[in-house]
Amino acid sequence: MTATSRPTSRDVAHEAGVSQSTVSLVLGGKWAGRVSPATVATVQAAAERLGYRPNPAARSLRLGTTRTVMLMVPTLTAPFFGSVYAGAAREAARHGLGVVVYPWPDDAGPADSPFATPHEAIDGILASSMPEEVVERFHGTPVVMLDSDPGGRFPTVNFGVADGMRALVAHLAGLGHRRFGHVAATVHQWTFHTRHAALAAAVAEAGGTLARAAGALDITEAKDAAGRLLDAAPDPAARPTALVCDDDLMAAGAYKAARARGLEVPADLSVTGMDDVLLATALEPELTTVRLPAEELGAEGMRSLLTLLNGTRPEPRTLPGELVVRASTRATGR
Amino acid sequence: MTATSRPTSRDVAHEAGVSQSTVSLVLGGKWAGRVSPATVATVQAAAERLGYRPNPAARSLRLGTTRTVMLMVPTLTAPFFGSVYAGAAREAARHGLGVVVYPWPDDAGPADSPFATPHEAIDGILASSMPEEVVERFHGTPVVMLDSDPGGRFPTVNFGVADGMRALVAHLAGLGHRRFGHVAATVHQWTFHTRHAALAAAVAEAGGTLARAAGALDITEAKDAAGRLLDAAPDPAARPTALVCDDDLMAAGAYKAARARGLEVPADLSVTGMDDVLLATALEPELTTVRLPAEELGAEGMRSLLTLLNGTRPEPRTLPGELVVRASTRATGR
DNA sequence: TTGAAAGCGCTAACAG
DNA sequence: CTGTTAGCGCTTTCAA
Repeated sequence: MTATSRPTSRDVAHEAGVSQSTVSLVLGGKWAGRVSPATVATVQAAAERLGYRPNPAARSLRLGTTRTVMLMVPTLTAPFFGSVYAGAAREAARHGLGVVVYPWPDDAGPADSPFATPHEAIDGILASSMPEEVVERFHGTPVVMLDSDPGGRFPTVNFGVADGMRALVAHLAGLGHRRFGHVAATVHQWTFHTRHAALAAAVAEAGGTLARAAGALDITEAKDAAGRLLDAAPDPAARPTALVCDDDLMAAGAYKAARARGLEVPADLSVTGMDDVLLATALEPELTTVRLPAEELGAEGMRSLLTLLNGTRPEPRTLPGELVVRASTRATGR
Repeated sequence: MTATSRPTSRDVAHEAGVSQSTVSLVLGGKWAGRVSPATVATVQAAAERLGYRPNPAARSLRLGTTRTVMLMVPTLTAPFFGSVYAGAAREAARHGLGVVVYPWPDDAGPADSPFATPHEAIDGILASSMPEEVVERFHGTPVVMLDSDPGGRFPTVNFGVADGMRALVAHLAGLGHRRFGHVAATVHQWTFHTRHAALAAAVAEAGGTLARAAGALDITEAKDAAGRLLDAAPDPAARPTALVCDDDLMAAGAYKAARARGLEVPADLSVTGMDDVLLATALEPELTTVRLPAEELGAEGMRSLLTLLNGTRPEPRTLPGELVVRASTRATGR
């Protein structure tokens, strides 16, 4: 071996005085009944001494497998997807797999198609909150979709967002609210379509009314949308008493709209979010919301992908959300 | 080729009626003056028809290079690091490199020993906000440290956090503040040590006093720390009039401590953060802080790493922060 | 119980 | 201008 480059299994073999294939057997843990314990010890010592690390490229070339899966997310700038990663990576590590994150399309700049750069060689894909088309270009690679339409061609793991919306409305209705406003996100993702439909249904069932205003998933647009809802009724007595926001970030915008009009949350207006990210407890008052277990989504998705990699298509799974009542909701005045 | 597996360059060669090495030359873009244009066209058509993609494992085995660099971050659950990734990935893509993210140690669970997971083969490492020791295990791999002590053995790219602190204190002093409180993070990272030292120096220079309370980097602990600062003085007239927080998240805790005591921000108390993450504009009042360009840190770090990969050690770089005055600071009463 | 050898798909030196 | 060939480091038969 040269002094500069990484030691190979051949170097270890030479150091231990055995053949290279014996080294491979030993370090691969496949020596039971094929190599004497004494030799095993010698080889392990030699590997240790040299600081040997198998070359993953060679291994994957030989095996045709990379023991790496790709997690596709819309962006890494939302902490939610960091949690999804954490769950997926933890579960993957338990099975000796690595996870590479691939934000698409936002983060890496304009149009770097998956094919433009020599992207990772991977055994499977976990795609969170992505349109199905994006993933269809990876022909033949096993895919599990997270937070996506369960009616698609790939196995899915989802949150029970519809139940979450129902729980929110039930909570609010129990507090006496009947006039609801929906601060909606104009984002074409399954989860938002589902939230919208479930909210409408739940409000109808509770005998309430629902006004809707929509904007992009950011604070300013949410503030504007909430403002429109608050200003719509000429008579304050016809104004919504509760604003159901599509996620926690939009709820922050709703807070701002309320304060700008001299309305106090929750005394004059109840506000709810969904997701339960860090922001929910940073706001004041702390936000009533539905906790969506992001880490668990990643972990459960990884389990499904492992099942798929083993050759059986996993059942669709739904992870329940949990209503978290904090300080942004209160009974209506009278 | 079998019907199921990916086509190889040999399949393309067969399809095009040329040798495999010609395919390699053409698809590698190295054919100028060595292969006839007609043959090139034939080969490209065949590759297209077959949907050929070179096998990265084989390529990297042959080349001894992976065209992939690793970004190490403490966690992906803080949106800051998502932005660092975005900047790094964008810059890397311009040079045909990929970036894999490696959160350590938080996210992926317990102690994955170097032998436990076959982690990525990589050409270089970008380590953000990490202790140097963590990175030293990757002997011989080129490293650039981000947001780290510039006195270490590796090249660095940093924020001008000291200047940032000075700008904050100058702004506050200009508003008449003299009694400062420091809501400090008990995190052993270069950036926080630097913030602490710069703040102390700036306050001294402004002729002010500085009380300090510390806690972990979360809202609850920040609230407690800020509360201690606010409660320390028996006489309210001796209380700090401005709370300088180590980052935006801690500022959110300071808001809570203030409100819990009936103090209004900024009328009764000015509060500042640092980083300028999304939270800064979600809070009310919006937070005066220092914008630290996270994406630019990632991009500049990648440029430095590319320089290092080309064989020359890059100069240390410092990216200036920018004071962003919003609504959480105001002149003292009188 | 161990070693020899083949070959994964690719690049590049060299021959023709 | 194009083809032949060696070999990157590894796993896995097969033979000894």
